[in-house]
Amino acid sequence: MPAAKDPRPCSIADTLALVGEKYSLLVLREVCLGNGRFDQLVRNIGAPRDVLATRLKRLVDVGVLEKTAYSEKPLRHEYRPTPAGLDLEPVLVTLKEWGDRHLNPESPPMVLEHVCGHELVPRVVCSECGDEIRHDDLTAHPQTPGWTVAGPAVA
Amino acid sequence: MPAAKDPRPCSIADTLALVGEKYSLLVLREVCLGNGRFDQLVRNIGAPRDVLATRLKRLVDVGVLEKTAYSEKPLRHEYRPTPAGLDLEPVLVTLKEWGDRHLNPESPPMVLEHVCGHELVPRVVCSECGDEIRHDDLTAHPQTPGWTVAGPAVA
DNA sequence: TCGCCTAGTTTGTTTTTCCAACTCACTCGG
DNA sequence: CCGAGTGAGTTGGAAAAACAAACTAGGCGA
Repeated sequence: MPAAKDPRPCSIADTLALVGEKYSLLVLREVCLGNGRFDQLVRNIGAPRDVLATRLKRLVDVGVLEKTAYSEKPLRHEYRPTPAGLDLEPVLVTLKEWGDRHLNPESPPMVLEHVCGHELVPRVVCSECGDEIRHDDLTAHPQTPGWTVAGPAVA
Repeated sequence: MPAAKDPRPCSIADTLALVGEKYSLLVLREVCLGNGRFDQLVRNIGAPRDVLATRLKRLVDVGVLEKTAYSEKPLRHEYRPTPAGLDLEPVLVTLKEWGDRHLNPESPPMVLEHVCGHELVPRVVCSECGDEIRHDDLTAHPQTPGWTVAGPAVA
């Protein structure tokens, strides 16, 4: 039997196990902005250099970043997002949106311009009906025997 | 003058400062699922009890959770999401989507059913044009003097 | 009264973080 | 050729968190 103390199987937990450590998502932010060099990351994120080195190794290992040479001759590297890393941009964008709304309501520290010409205000919608998702519109169905949920809800 | 070592001002960083610590988003997941009692949280998340107690205090302080009595007479409490907490569901949903795609591609550990009758597959779109956001469709404009970005990008 | 439940708190140990300083390979100016 | 500078990290030691297990405290129910 599965030891009674295992946590709930969950893709959110699985994802956070890869990119949920302190600074990891900020690394991804900078790398998506095009600032993939070690010293840029140190400055722009404000993380200790050793921690950053550890995070970068991990992010490369799990496949969201890759390390590429931008110069031979002094051999120098930079980090870039892989396709899987770019797939995390929606997470960054939704985190940004929440912070813009709840923490910096007067003026966002960064504006994203969408190719359509407008300032990006992201919405998370159901791909089937296109409606914006709302808590009460969701019902959760755990797929693992032994696990239930209490109310209607997300996650 | 602002000490030259401050990190980039950023709503993503601000948001993660509130809910980015280990277990915080998992607490929110459980609470959104309706499992707001302390011992449920311990079991479903697998966090040490003292850490969980610390996180819960913090999440209440920053206003994403509230502690309410579900019974007088044995006085007992449970945690519930505030409106600001529910606003974080898009973050949970996008994290889940990434994990379902990249880590559990054969079968998600949890299925969310949308009120429209379909299994929820969330998309992050531009509220203006409705197009799904793609990295190359974004241009970042920092609003703080002294900060730039390198390439076109997100965050 | 004994034992059990919920909701934590305490204690002592193991990991991480953090910071500053240091390394190493290479280039450039004089 | 020498010394300074840059990029990309390592290293060492102190401080802070995380961890696991045991313990507390109020109320119940039998």
